[in-house]
Amino acid sequence: MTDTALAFAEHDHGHCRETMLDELASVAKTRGLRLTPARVRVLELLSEAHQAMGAYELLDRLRAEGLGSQPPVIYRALEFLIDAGFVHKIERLNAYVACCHPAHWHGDGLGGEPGACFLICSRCRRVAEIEDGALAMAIAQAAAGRGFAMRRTVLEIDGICPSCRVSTP
Amino acid sequence: MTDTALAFAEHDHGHCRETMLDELASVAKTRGLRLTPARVRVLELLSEAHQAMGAYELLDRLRAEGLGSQPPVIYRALEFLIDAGFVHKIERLNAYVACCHPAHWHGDGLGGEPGACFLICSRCRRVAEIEDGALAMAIAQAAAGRGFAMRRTVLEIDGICPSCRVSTP
DNA sequence: TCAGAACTGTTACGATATAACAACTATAAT
DNA sequence: ATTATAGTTGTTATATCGTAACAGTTCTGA
Repeated sequence: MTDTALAFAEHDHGHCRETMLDELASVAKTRGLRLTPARVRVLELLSEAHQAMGAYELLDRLRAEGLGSQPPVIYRALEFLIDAGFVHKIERLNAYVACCHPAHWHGDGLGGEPGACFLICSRCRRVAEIEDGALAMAIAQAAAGRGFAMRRTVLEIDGICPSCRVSTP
Repeated sequence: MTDTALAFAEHDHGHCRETMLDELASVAKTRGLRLTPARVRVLELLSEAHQAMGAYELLDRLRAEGLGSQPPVIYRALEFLIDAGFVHKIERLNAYVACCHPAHWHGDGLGGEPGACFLICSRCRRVAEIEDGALAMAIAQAAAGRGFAMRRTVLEIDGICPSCRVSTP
């Protein structure tokens, strides 16, 4: 099953969550980062959702569980998870998603994940992160060919996902 | 001079503005849209800037000229100009830029400009809009190959522009 | 055991954006 | 000319998203 099909189809979110949390623990350990209840819980919520969630939506969940109640709580957790490569921000939506493959981490210590690309379904609101070598290459060349030193790219494609295309007019 | 070089180099902004306003007038005429002082002035400000400007920054200018003082004024003007194809929103910056070539308008009446791509210089804050067939193709194929019906794309590349690369360490 | 770094809790605020509604104005059809 | 309509304006109020700053706590390693 491809990355996209996986993201847009129903599947075992529990499994996603487990894998993700295992990886977070391992990355945190090797990189000397601290896991805290709020951080873990936010990643858990995002891993289960497979949708972009707003910061305040996440904060409401934390609040209900007694893990924090003020905005800085959620923004700090998100910043941590983004820096660690486990969460991406979807700029179009001012919302956040769990990264599908934090293991292939491409970080450079400078805050950039060069090639993340997202397909955003405007019907079901699910978000798929895809990896596409040809696309990454085309982007890199478009920048380099113009003498532009690329640092970070945002590629977000709005549209209708395969599941929604077959299930509705 | 290429699109990029033009956008990142110093040049005659007055000319940009004139051309832009002429095109706006002509498009408005053929499409039955109304030009109002605020709409024209916002496009003028953006055409002269060649930088992304925030909505409230633009609103401050309008206010100083007696063209409006409340947020809806600027958001309505921006919506009009975006729909007409003369302005783009840069999602990463929550800011707005004049479109470099509204003439090649690719509109479909459905609110989408399929292929806009922006190079954003984090040093000088200038924004260049580029057109790149290979890139547009790569994006279209990445989506289509996954059964995803693309509607609108956001491609924003952060980095350092050619001018800034030569002028600073 | 204690110095420094990382983290938490909180208040306050700033920045970005929209809903809703009454009043006005241009347009085009009668 | 007169009116119906769609488009536009002005305004108030509020929603949504995000950060600065600082005092206090906890963790970690020398």
